[in-house]
Amino acid sequence: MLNLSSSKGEPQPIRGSIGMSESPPFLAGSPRSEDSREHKDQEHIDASKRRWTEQVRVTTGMGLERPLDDGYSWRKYGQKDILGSSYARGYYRCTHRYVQGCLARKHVQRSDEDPAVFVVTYQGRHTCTQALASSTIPPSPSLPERLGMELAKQLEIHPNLSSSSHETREFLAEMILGLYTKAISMLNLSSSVDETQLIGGAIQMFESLSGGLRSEDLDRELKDQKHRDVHRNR
DNA sequence: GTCATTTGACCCAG
DNA sequence: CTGGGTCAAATGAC
Repeated sequence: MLNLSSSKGEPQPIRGSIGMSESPPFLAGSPRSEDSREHKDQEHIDASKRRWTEQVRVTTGMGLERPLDDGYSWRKYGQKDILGSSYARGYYRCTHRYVQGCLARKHVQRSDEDPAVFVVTYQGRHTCTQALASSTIPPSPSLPERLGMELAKQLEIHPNLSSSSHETREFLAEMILGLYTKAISMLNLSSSVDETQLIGGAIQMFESLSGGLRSEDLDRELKDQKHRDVHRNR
């Protein structure tokens, strides 16, 4: 999931470490609807000029991609061929510019080396009511997040089960969550799978592992494993 | 009708 | 001059 395109080529700007108090991406509304795209982390932030760029990868596979819906409504006002780039750059401004004086703008440039990646450069931040609305509505939790919530709930309800200690169950929960999270991200399951069923399956696995079998043995095994890990880390 | 996109013309910094 | 950014008329979608 991590930087695919940034590992090759261009020098990596230092991740914003200072002077980001005004950086819009964190405060601006986050996208809600989950479709076939995947956010990459910020690439570059120029706090003084209030410009920042973001890379968005479209993971549809074969399907033709429309450039990203980031939760705001934009209106295209221009397009330019850019020197040395095989894709044109599109220019957008906030739809509510003249109604509400919202000065947000962005341009979108499809990456040359990886056509599935769009480099979006934002300029100015939204002041329109849509921005306020979307920033107060928290984004719906992602699939891994919801799975984590469900597992935590199970832990709360039954701190221990069938002589399986709380510690063991906690460990199992973390492990299952980790596995599922990885699987979800690697296989891009979030859009194609029945999420309720997936979460249900994970809970069931969790319960049967922590409640079912020879939990005393499991407890002992985990304890031993922990000891070994501690020793390895020295 | 309204509102969005397309696209060549135009502006201007370097 | 060139290239990037914007404007605005024409066109399209609803």
